[in-house]
Parts: sequence; structure tokens; C-alpha cells
Amino acid sequence: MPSINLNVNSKLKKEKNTEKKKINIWLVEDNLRYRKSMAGLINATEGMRCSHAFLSCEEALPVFLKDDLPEVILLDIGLPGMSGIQGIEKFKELSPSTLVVILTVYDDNDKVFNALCAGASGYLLKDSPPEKVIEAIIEVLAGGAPMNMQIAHKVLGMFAEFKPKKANYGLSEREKEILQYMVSGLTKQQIADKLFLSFHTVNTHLKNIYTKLHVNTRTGAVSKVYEEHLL
Amino acid sequence: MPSINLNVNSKLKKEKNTEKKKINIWLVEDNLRYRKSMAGLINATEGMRCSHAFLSCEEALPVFLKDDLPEVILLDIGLPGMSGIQGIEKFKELSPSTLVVILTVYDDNDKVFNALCAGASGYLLKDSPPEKVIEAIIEVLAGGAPMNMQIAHKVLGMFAEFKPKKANYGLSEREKEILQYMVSGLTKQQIADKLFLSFHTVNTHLKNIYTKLHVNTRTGAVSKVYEEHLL
DNA sequence: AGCAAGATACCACGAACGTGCTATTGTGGT
DNA sequence: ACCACAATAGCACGTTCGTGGTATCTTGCT
Repeated sequence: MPSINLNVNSKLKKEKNTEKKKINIWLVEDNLRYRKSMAGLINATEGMRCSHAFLSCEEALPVFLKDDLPEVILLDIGLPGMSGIQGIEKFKELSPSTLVVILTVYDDNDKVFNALCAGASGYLLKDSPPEKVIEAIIEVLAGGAPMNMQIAHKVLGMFAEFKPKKANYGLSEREKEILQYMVSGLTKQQIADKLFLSFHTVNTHLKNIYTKLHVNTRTGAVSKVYEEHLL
Repeated sequence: MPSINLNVNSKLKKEKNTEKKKINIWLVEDNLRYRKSMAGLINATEGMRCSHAFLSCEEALPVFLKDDLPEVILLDIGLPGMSGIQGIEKFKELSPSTLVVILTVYDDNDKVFNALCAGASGYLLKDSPPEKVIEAIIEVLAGGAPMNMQIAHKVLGMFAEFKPKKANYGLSEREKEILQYMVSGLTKQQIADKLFLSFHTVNTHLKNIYTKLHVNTRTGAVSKVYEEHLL
């Protein structure tokens, strides 16, 4: 296992008190037992300190401004009041350099997706053995992205879901070109000007495009382009 | 380290020959030295067998149809002829259950993104120590998604980049609702009917929406919605 | 040579859209 | 009590769209 003092080491080297060079970790978790045991574990770990343990984001946020900022926040999602997802956004907004690692029981695609979009740097499930959590803290500080195996699998699955639609409607190259201009908001006349074509030609192409895409408004065509990742 | 025979164990339990229950792994890699050393490593590993090692996808694909299918393919990206990215698509098309793990030197966002969209189940960099590759094979077979630390970090970063645009144009709830209907392709009159409103009201809302979004056509508005992930 | 497909071009008409106005009502805040 | 704002509603006018046609020319395939 690598040394814990990676980046923190250098910038705090001159501190007199060895306490100070511990990694500052916050915990936001509404379950009392889990919170206590997690905090205990962290404090029992060489080089780490759980300086605060809150049971909601509403409690944590005011302190976030006054207190010295944590390097890492371990954050639950199913919290009373503000959800962890919203919490991430707030924390990252106030301090982008603070690393947020999700620690929750929820593993559904939606929660994972939204948490990551909100800026989480890691996602762990609570059934992880405690030492995995400690490892995750080390990993995230080293520039990694700790995840459970099944979460990582879900994450990659989202990509596959994201792009694969290559539905081919048999659009010709010219039609694709015109569609692109339409998507970008140009009128028929503007497209005609851009491509040095007659208005009527663009009109004809558009008719054919509508037929091929099975739509009958420009809005429908544009939606289809984005929805099915055409072009 | 967990046992290698996870899922393979049960379904092959009755085989007489112990050779048969080895995990079948293919390697597609144009670098001779790396290919040989990787194949050697796999074959030296308990329960694994590198049944084929190709130096391009063009070579591998014909065999893919005749031979018994591999459980895992370790695939390079920078290959002569067909790129690994296209290769993934072909392999997954022919056999969706085959797990493709990328093993390459490229770590740029674009390659990673496209490989994952194409259906890769893991992404390793060639500077990984050999034992990590073996671990990755085990992990991917166990339903995981092996990635280097820095790759995992990039992947999560893509999510953050993907959605965060919540550029607030100050749309009211009602306006968002109407915008949504418009995106789905309804005309003003249809929206009015749906919401039990006057045509004129929808018209007014639309005018305000255009002003707020700085556009002046429905197409422009729809594009903006998708482009900036509004709603 | 013969044919299909694509790109080009034109016309006309009704429907839908974008825009400039005004105006009433209800709600929340100071 | 007053103000700001959102939601509602209306009208008029010119512009743009969507759709029904038809027609020429090139390119590629067989």
C-alpha cells in the first residue's frame, strides 16, 4: 500500500504539530451507528482525521464556510432534507477542490448518474468492507476514482447506452449536410444562401428528409437528431 | 486474491479434461514483444489460456466465426488497418457476451470515450504491471469493469462535463413545461389543447421563452435545450 | 443503352410561426 | 397598500413552413 502522505506531505512539511498534517475528512451520514463506526475507523487510521461528522447537508454547509475545508467528504445520498446529490453540487460550488466520495446503499443507475454528474469523485456502496473505504480515500487523493466493482460496471454500461444508436434512415450526404444546418437553427433561405442553392432545392431536400425520418416538422427532425444521436 | 474459477467453474464442472475449464482469452496486439510476453503471462496463469494472439482485427474476425468464442479479448487500439474501436463494435456485434478489455497506450478522452461507447468492458494502460492485467481479467469476468486509476478518473470527469451545464435562463416552471412540449414536436395549438390554455397564452409564453433563450425560432430553442441539457 | 437514385429547380396554397402591441388577474414580498 | 412578476388572453401582420405537384441533369450500375 502506498504512503498516505502524497500531496499533503509537501505543503505541510513545515508545520510543527504532526497532528496538522493529517488528511482532513468530513462525514455526512444520517445513520448514527454507521457514522460513529466510520468516524472511529478514520481516526484510527494513520494520517487521517475525521474532523466533523454531520447527519445532514444542512448541518454541514454552514460549517463549510467557517471551518478549514476538508480534503475529502464521505457523503451519503439518502439523507433527511437535502439529498446528497444536491449536497455534492453545493460543496463543489463552494470548494471545487474538495473531493466528494459517495458512500451509500443506493446503486440504481439514476442515483449513480446524477451523483457523478454533480461532481462526485468516487462512489462506494455501504456493503464495502471498512478497509475498502480507507483505500478509497487514499485512491481519490492520489487522483483516482474509487468505485465498487458493480458501480464501475454500471458506469461503463451507461456509455454503451449513450451512443450506440446508429439508426440509419438512409439520408444522403447532402441531406445530412442540410439537416445539420437546420439543427443549428437556420431557415430554408439561410441554408440555401450558405450552400449556394436555390430556396426550392433546400425545400425539396427538407421534404425528403422529413419523409425519411418520419417527421413532419423541423422541431421533430431536430429532436430526432439529438435523441438518436444522428449526424 | 479471489479464486479464478468464478462462473466458469459450475458450467464446466462435469468436463473430463481439466484443460477445458480454462478461461479462453484472445489477444489482439500489433507489438510483437508485448504480444508474446502477454500471451506467455496468460498461459502461465492458473486457469487461463491465450488461445489466439493476432496482430490486427482483420486477422482475428474470420477466426471469431469458426473457432469457439473467447470469454475475454484483450484489445489494443492503435492497430494497423481497422482501429481497435471499430474492432470492439464488430466483436460485440458477433458475440455480445464476449468481454472486451482495452489494453493500450492511449489515454486521451476521445479514445476512452469512444471505446466505452463501442462496448468495452474495461480499459487498461500498457504501463500497468502485468499482474494488474491478470487481475483485470478476473475482475471483468466477475462482472466488474477494470480500469486504471487515471482512466477511472477521466471517466468520472466525463460525466461532470456531460451534464453540469445548468445555465439558468430564468425560465419559469410554466415556461419549462411549454418548452418541453415544444421540444417533443407539438404545435402551439396542440400545446394549448394539452394544457387547457388559449392559443394566445401559449404564444405569449413562447415569445418570452425565445427572449430568455436568445433565440427566435423553435428550432433554435430545441437545439439549445439539447445542447445545454436544459430541462 | 437503359434505368434508378440523387441533386437540382420551380410553383402555389393553406397552415403555422414570430413579433409588436395591450390588458386582466392572482400571488408574494417589503 | 403597493409593487413586481408570472400567468393568462387577445389581435394584426408579415414571414416561414409543409406539402402537393412537375421537371432537368448527372452519376453509377448492369
